[in-house]
Amino acid sequence: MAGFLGQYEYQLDQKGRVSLPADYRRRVDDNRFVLLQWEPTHLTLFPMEAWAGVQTRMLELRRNDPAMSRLLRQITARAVEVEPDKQGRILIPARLKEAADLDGAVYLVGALDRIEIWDPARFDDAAPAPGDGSQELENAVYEIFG
Amino acid sequence: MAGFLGQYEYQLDQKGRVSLPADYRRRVDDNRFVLLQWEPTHLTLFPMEAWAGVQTRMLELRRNDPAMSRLLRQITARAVEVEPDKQGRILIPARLKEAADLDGAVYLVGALDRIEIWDPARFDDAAPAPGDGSQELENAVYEIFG
DNA sequence: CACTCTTACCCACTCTTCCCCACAATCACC
DNA sequence: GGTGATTGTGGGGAAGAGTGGGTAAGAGTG
Repeated sequence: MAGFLGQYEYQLDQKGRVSLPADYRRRVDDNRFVLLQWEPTHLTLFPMEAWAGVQTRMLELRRNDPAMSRLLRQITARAVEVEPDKQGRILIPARLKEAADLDGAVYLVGALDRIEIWDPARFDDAAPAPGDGSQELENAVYEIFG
Repeated sequence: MAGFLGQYEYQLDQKGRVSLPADYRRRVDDNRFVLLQWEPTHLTLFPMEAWAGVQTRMLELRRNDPAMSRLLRQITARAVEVEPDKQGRILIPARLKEAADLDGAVYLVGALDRIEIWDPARFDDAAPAPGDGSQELENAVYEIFG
């Protein structure tokens, strides 16, 4: 099965809820996610299945590494486990909403094994038109798609 | 079985749908495709079987490489999983339609393991007459057809 | 215990999307 | 050349999806 794909523009309502695309919901069976911010630009929503791998890598990397341990603590402190309501919406805690500058319209972006939640302005700024990348990256893309 | 071959001119109807050539449909059994834009000139339609390999390479290459991760995010955002309806048509999202400058007539072009969707004018412009390529490319052709 | 604030469930409305039926043209085959 | 199946194209209607808000249950606080 293909992973999460596409870019959807949805509304964040006054209670801080966003719908998940019905297509995404159909792809996960247990309806459990972990929402967190590990990049400054956006939030990331992991299905529980993908989260398991992340968690394993975190436990390994923080072993015997105090600096890494402190960094990961800051990330996990702001992470939440979320579950969509019967209408398929998840609640975004106020802290994370502010951290990612979300309000009003948001993009839900599929990134294969995870879903990203973006402020539309930030996402569009970050978008290189196809063909704008460096030569090195261009070549890598051809390595992927052949 | 030979891969996808040929060039068909079809109509994009007012709802944004295109028929797939019946010949192509017979070549895939599960009727599931991924449609995306990874080259600026056209859209690419991967049968799920071919997509699986692409996705695996994407997951590998983006690990430990933030620049690649950003680039791939923009590509997966412009992708959709599509499934032909009972008439054998797929729906092309408005965003992709505009990105590839599609409207009215389109070409469906077979490229072995994938299908490309082109604006006819762009495709004809991009066509080199046989013999126009560099010497290096000429030689490569002889390596293939020998 | 009473009060407040947050969270979750439910109902209702609107709009899009997708499913299905129908026509027309083409091709294949007797 | 007629006939029937297949294929591309168009459109109507029902189911589903996104959005908003009212109300009840729960957690935290004084």
